[in-house]
Amino acid sequence: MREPTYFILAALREEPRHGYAIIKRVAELSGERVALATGTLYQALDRLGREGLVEVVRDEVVNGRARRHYALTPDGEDALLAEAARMAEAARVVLRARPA
Amino acid sequence: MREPTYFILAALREEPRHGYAIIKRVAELSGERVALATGTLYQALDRLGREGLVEVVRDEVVNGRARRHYALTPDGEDALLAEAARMAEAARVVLRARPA
DNA sequence: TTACATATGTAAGTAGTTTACCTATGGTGG
DNA sequence: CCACCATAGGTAAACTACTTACATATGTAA
Repeated sequence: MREPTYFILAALREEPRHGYAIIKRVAELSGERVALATGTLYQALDRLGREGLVEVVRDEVVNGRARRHYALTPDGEDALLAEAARMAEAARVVLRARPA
Repeated sequence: MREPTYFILAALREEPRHGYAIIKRVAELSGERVALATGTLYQALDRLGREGLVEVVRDEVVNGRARRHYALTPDGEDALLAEAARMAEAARVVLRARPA
C-alpha cells in the first residue's frame, strides 16, 4: 500500500466522505504533504472497491452536483490498521538504531 | 520511497554490505517480511546509485566469487531518516485516532 | 467575465516493484 | 554421482499504483 491509498483509507475511517471531501481531508491528515490528484483518487477508489476495502454508501445531488459517498469496510479498516502497524515498526527499526 | 528501497538503505546504514548480504539483512530487519528478489535489489541499487543515495565502495573476489560492496552516502542517510519520520507520523495519525 | 472552489471522471505515461529467467562456485544429503 | 541449497551477481518482461494531462459542469466572488 502506498501513501495516497493509505491516507484515503484513513480519511474514510473517520466518516464516509465523497471524493472531493477525501482530497481535502487527506491534505489535512498529511500536513498538506499529500495533494491527491483526481486521477489518483478515483482510480484508487475503483480499485479499493473491487478489493472490498471501500464501498459506495450513497449517491446524492447537491446544488445540481452529484456526490458519491464512500465508506470504509471492516476489511478496509483491518488493512489500514495493519499498514499503520507495519509503518510504525519499519520507522522504529531505523529511528531507534544507532548510526554506523 | 517504497518498502524494499527503505530497508535496503536501512541495511546499508549499519555498515557497507554486498548485495547478497543486503538481502539477508533486510529479511532480518523486517522480521522476515521483506524477501528481496535479486531483480528488486540490483535494479534498486542501480537507481539509488544514480540518485546519489548509495555508492560502490569496494569490489573484491572471495573464493572465486565477486563481491561488490555498497555504502550509504550522506544524502542516503538523510533520505532514510526523512522517510522514517514520514512513516512514523503517518502511522501516528491512524493509531492515535479513535475509529468512527 | 474571469477566476477559483466545488464536483466527478478518463487516458496516457512513468516508476518501482514482482516474477521469471540466467550464470557460476562450494558444500551437503541421498 | 547427482540433486539441491547457499552463496554471489545479474537481465528482461510484466504488473501495479501513481502522476500528469485532459475533459466536463455548476456556484460564487472579484
